[in-house]
Amino acid sequence: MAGDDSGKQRQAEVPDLPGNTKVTREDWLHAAMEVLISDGVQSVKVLTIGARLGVSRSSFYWYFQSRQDLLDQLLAEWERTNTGVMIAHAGLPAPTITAALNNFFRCVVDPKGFNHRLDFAVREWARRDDTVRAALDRSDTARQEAIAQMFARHGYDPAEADIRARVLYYQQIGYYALELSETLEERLSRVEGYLYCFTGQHPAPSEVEDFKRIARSLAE
Amino acid sequence: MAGDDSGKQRQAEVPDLPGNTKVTREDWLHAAMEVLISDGVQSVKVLTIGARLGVSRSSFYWYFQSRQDLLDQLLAEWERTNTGVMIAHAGLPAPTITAALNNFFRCVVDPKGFNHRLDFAVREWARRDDTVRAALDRSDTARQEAIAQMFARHGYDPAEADIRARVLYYQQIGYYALELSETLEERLSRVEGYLYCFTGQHPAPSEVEDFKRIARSLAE
DNA sequence: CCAAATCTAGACAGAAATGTCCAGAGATTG
DNA sequence: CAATCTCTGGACATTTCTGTCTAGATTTGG
Repeated sequence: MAGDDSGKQRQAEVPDLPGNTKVTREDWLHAAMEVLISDGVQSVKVLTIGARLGVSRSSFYWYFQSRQDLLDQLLAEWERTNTGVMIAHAGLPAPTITAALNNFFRCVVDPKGFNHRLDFAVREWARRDDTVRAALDRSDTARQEAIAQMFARHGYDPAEADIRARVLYYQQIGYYALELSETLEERLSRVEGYLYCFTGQHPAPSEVEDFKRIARSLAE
Repeated sequence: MAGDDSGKQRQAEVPDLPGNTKVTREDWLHAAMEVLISDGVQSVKVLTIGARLGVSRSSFYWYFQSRQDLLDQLLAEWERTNTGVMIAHAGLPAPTITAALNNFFRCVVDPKGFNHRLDFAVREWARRDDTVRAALDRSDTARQEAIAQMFARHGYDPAEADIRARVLYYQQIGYYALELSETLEERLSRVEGYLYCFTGQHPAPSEVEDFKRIARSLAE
C-alpha cells in the first residue's frame, strides 16, 4: 500500500522527543479530536488515527487503556472548553442589552471561541451514549440559564428573559445545525434584524456598526 | 445464540404473501428507516436489519442491488415527506400572523407531521455525504422561503419577513437539536412568549388557547 | 402434477476494526 | 558501556460487516 511515510510531519516539528518516541499522548488526543469534529465518534478509530500519525496501534495502547479511555478524554475536553467559553461571554458586563448580545455573539463568530462543529459532533454522539447525553443536558441548561441571566440583568422580567434566552440559544444552535455556507458579510447584513427580533428593541446604529467591526476583526 | 425467532411478527400480520416470501421490500425499507432514525446511517446495516426481521441477508440482495441502493431510497422518502409537510403547513391560509404560526407549529408538534428525529439523522448523514448535503441544502432553503412568504402575506416587509423566517426556522431546528425531555405542558406554557418574540406582536388570548387546544389534541 | 417463478438459507471470500503479546529499537542513566 | 526504561512494530486471534454464489424451499400456473 501507499502512504507509508506520509503522516510524519509531527516528528519533524518536535524532534526532541525522549527515547524511541515518535508521537506523544497529546498527538493522539489532538488527532482524535480532529477526527471527532470532522467525521463523528464512529470514525474515531485507533487504526485510522494511527495511520494518520504514521505510527502503529501499539503506540496507542501504551498511552491509553482502550478506545473508550480516549473517548472519555475527548468528552472532558469538550465540556471544559465549549460550555465555558459561552457562559463567560454571556456574563460579560455591558451597558445595554444590545451590547450584551454583541459580547455573546463574539464567542460564536470567533473561530477560536465556541467550536460549533465539535458541539454537533458531541450532540450526535449523545444520541448513542447515555453518559454523553447527561453531560450535554447539563451544558445546555447551564448555557441557557447564563443567557437568561444576561437578559434579566438588562431589565427583562424573569419570564421574558427565559423565553428570549430560549429563542436566542435554540436559534444559534439551529443556525449551526443547518451548516449554511454563508459568507460573513451575508450573515452580518442581517445583524440589525436579528438584534431587533432577539431584544424587541431597535438597536442603535453605532452598536450595529460596533458589532460588524468586531466580527470582521475576529474572522481575521 | 438466542433471538432466533424473535423478529417474525411481520409474517403473522401478513400471512398472505406469495411464494416462499417471508418479508417484502417494504419491510426492509421500513425497518431500515427505523434504524436510520434511531441510530443513524452508519448503523443501517444489512446484517443487523436482517436479524431484526428474522431473515437472512440473501433476502435483502434479492430486493436491493446494494446497501447504497437502500440508502438512496431512504433519502428520497425523507425529501418527499418532511420538507413537503412543513411547506404545506407554512402555506395554510390564516386571518392573522399568530393564526398562521399556529398552523405552522401544528406540523412540528404533530407526531404524524414533521419527523424531527429523521431530520437530524439526515443532517448527520449529510456531514459525510455530498449528495445528501445537496438535498438537505435544497430542503432548508425551500422551507425557509415558505416561512418567509408566510410572514410577508401578513404584512411584514420582505426584509423583516426574511429575518423572522430565519429566527423561527433556525429556532425550531435548534429546539430539536437539543432533544430536550420537556413535557408538552412545559412547552405549551411558553407558547405565548414564543409567539410574541416571533411576531413582535402580542397574541390574542383566544389564539393562544386555540393553539394549546390543538396541540393537546394532536398529541393524543 | 410437474415445471417455473420467486424468494431464502448458508457457505465463502474478503475487508476493516479491536485488543493482546512479545521481541526489540533508542535514548538515558549509573 | 551496559543496563534500564520507554515506546514501537508486527503477528495473532476475534468480531462484524459486505457482497456473491449455489442449492433448495414454497406457492402458482399450465
